[in-house]
Amino acid sequence: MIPSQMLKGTLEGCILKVISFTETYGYEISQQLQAYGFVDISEGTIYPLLLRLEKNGLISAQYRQSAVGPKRKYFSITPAGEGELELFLGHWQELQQAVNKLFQIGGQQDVQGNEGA
Amino acid sequence: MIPSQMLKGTLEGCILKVISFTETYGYEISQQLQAYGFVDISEGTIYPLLLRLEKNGLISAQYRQSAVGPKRKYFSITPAGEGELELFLGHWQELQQAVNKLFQIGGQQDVQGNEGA
DNA sequence: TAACACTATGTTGCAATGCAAGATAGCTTC
DNA sequence: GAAGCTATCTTGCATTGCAACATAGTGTTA
Repeated sequence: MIPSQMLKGTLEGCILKVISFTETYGYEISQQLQAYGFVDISEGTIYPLLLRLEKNGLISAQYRQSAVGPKRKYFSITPAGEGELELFLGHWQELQQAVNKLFQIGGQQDVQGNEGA
Repeated sequence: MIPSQMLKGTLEGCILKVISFTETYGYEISQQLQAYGFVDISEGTIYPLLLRLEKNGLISAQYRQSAVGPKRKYFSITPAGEGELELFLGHWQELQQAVNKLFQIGGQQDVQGNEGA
C-alpha cells in the first residue's frame, strides 16, 4: 500500500484527472481509484479534498437524485481545473525524472500528448 | 520546481539513496540533489530529515574536520537503512504505476534489480 | 416495526513532513 | 573586523492524508 505521505500532492491531481474523464461523485471516485491501484483511500480523505477543489474553483458540483441511495454530489472539471491538471502533470514528470535518475530506473518515457493543435 | 507537497515521503527515500552511494554530509547532499533535478531543497528541510533518519537508525553519523570550513557530519547508511530503501523503492513503483496508468503515461518500466542471489 | 446493510456525504482533530527564517560557528580574503 | 563561503541546527508554520465519528436515504429481512 502506498504510504499516505507519498500520496500528498499527487492524490489531488489524480482525483482531478478522474473527474476530467467524466462527471462523477465522491463515492464512485474512491472505487475508481482502487481500480487504478490506489488502495484504501479513505473517504475522510476524499471528501475534504473534493471540497477543497470545489472551493478553489477547479471543479464544480451539482446534486442529483439516485435510485439506490441518498442523493449524489456530481463533480465536473472547470477550465481552471484543466489548467491545474496540466501543471500537475508537468510537476509529476519532473519528480519522476529526478527520482528515477537517482534510482537508475528505466529511461524517461514519453507522454501521450493531447495538446496538439 | 517540484511542489513541496509532492516531495513528502519521497524526499526521505531519495536522501537515503544518495547516502547509500557513499558516505556524505548534509551540505553536499543538498548539492547532489540539485544535480538530480531536485532544485531548491532548503537546508531547513535536509537537516531535520537527516536527524530523523539518524534517530530512526537508518543512517549513522560521525563528525570529521574539514580543511575549508567547520567540521562536517558524515552519514552512512545502516543495514536497517538498506532495508528501508528497498521498501521505499517498492512503494515508489507502486505509486508510479498507479499514477501513470491513470494518466496513460508510457508502459511500466523495469528496475535494475539488485536483489539477485 | 425494528434491525441491519449498503449507499453517500460531511466534520473534527491529529500526525507527518517540507520549509522559511533565523541562530551559531569555522575558515579565508580583503 | 567585515564580508562571504562553508556547515549545522532550531523554531514555528502550512499543507494534507486519515481515523473516527455523525448523519441520512434506500432496501431487505424478520
